[in-house]
Amino acid sequence: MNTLKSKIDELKIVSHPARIAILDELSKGVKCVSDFQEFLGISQPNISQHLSALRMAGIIDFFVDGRLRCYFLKNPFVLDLLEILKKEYTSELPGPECCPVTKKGTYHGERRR
Amino acid sequence: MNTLKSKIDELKIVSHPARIAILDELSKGVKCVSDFQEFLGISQPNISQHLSALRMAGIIDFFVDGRLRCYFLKNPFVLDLLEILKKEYTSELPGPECCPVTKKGTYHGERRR
DNA sequence: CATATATATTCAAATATAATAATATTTGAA
DNA sequence: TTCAAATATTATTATATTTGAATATATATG
Repeated sequence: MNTLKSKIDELKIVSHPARIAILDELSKGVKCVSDFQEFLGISQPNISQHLSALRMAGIIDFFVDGRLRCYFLKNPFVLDLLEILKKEYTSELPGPECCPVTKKGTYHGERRR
Repeated sequence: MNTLKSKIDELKIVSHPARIAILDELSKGVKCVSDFQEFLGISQPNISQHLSALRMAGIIDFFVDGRLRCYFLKNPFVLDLLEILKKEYTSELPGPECCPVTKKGTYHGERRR
């Protein structure tokens, strides 16, 4: 699926520091579970749990190589997401310039915070 | 802050259908709470809760206009996020082309699923 | 076959999140 | 000063998520 809803579901699953770290590594190439152990500071079962969740969500998949499982990134949306996660944002968006205009906006009070 | 960690925190807060709908509306302009009530199918207190969470996270803010609260988008990262949420992704990423190469990859078994 | 390695699964505890219902606050208008 | 509109807050309940511990599975190697 490529719907907004499915992307939001993926976002939710991905919104976790360890999972982002896993996906960022996978964006550079294939990795097996013990590769992740080296730089994620979490237990092997926990890594497997994260990998399993990401796979259930259709975000990653793996090939079997002997007793290794070689994981790779499957979902292109995640690549774009990783990119904006690394982007620098230097300033906030400009607030509304003049008095807010909303449907029910018939009040003319001071514009305060 | 503009760190990876802070963006992941923001992602987590934003990963909810109602919140994405709110933010998408705000990306078009200022809106007050009752504007949201028209198109989100959720209760007013629940909308307030979502708005409050988004504000606590520094993603939105508001101006007061009479008895309205006119919310606006503050966080530029969210704009980029909304953009990729709308983007069409037509195919999966290409899997690894040849035998996986991982640090511990000393096995030469069949490459199976 | 026995063993060790690589990885997965299951379960329970701790914690976090979301929705609802009830109530409160703020403010403009009469 | 009272009332109603717009919005927020709180408590409660239901549910989901995360982690750790223990255990299981699969496979390569001797």
